[in-house]
Amino acid sequence: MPEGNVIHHQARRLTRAFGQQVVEVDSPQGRFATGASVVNGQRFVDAQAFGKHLFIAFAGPAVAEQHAAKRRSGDADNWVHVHLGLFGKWRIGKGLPPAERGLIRMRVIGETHYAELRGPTACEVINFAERDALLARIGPDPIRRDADPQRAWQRVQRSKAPIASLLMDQRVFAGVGNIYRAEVLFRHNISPFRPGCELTWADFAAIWADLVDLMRQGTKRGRIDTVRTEHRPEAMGRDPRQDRHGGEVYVYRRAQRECFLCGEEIQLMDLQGRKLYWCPGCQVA
DNA sequence: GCGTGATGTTGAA
DNA sequence: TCAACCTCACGCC
Repeated sequence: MPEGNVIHHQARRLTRAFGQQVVEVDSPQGRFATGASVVNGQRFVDAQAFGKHLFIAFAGPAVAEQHAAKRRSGDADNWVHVHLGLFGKWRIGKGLPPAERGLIRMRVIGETHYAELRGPTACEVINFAERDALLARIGPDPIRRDADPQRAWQRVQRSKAPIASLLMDQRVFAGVGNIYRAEVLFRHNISPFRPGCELTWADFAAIWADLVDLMRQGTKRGRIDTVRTEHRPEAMGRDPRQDRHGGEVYVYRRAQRECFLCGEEIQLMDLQGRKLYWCPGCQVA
């Protein structure tokens, strides 16, 4: 159930575990058997995340011989594209994989580690053109150094859709999910219902910069914390065990509880099939 | 043990 | 707008 920070975190772990190794790939569950047979025995170059999409670059013998000196993602022959959807999970461990538990779509075995993938929405072998087409479909990802926020700003500025919808739209902001959208709007006192075209450049720039900070921090920690130091439980005298969902948050999954800052009741509604949380006291317009 | 819901996306109606 | 997909943890018997 990951937002972009988790995918980037996993990409780093996978690269650390398998980078540049010849690996064994199979599909115990069988649904990725054909794809697995394509990359089995190839070199796992690296894993990279773009928003919530993960691409594992594989290089076959031809590339290995021609470009022995070059060891970058661009040298790959093919990629395994993985999207976890709502339920997908990676398990990465040392040594040999345990006796199979549950349905494993894809399994990677390297020199020192193994990885098991369960329940992804997408797990497929794609070529350069298909990867390009996929990347063209998604917006800039605040976690990536090569992201161009102007692309997101152009869309926000021209849209009458509420900013809460735009933040979840992967064509606008890649990698943002339900927690970051709720929390970043709270942190900037912006109503989730304000149309994109009514955001100023300053509003947008502040949101973007904050997403960069929060999501990069979330990548390092592998979890989401959005509460500022001065509002943390220790600083405000709250019970630190209350209202936690992995990390510390202001509004996500806090419906009907009191806002830490203004005391109003956190609201919840369904917006396009996803739960939207906000504080009516702090996020007025 | 059972039912529910979850940090998501797609494609048909 | 809605159902379908896929898995697992958690709350409530």
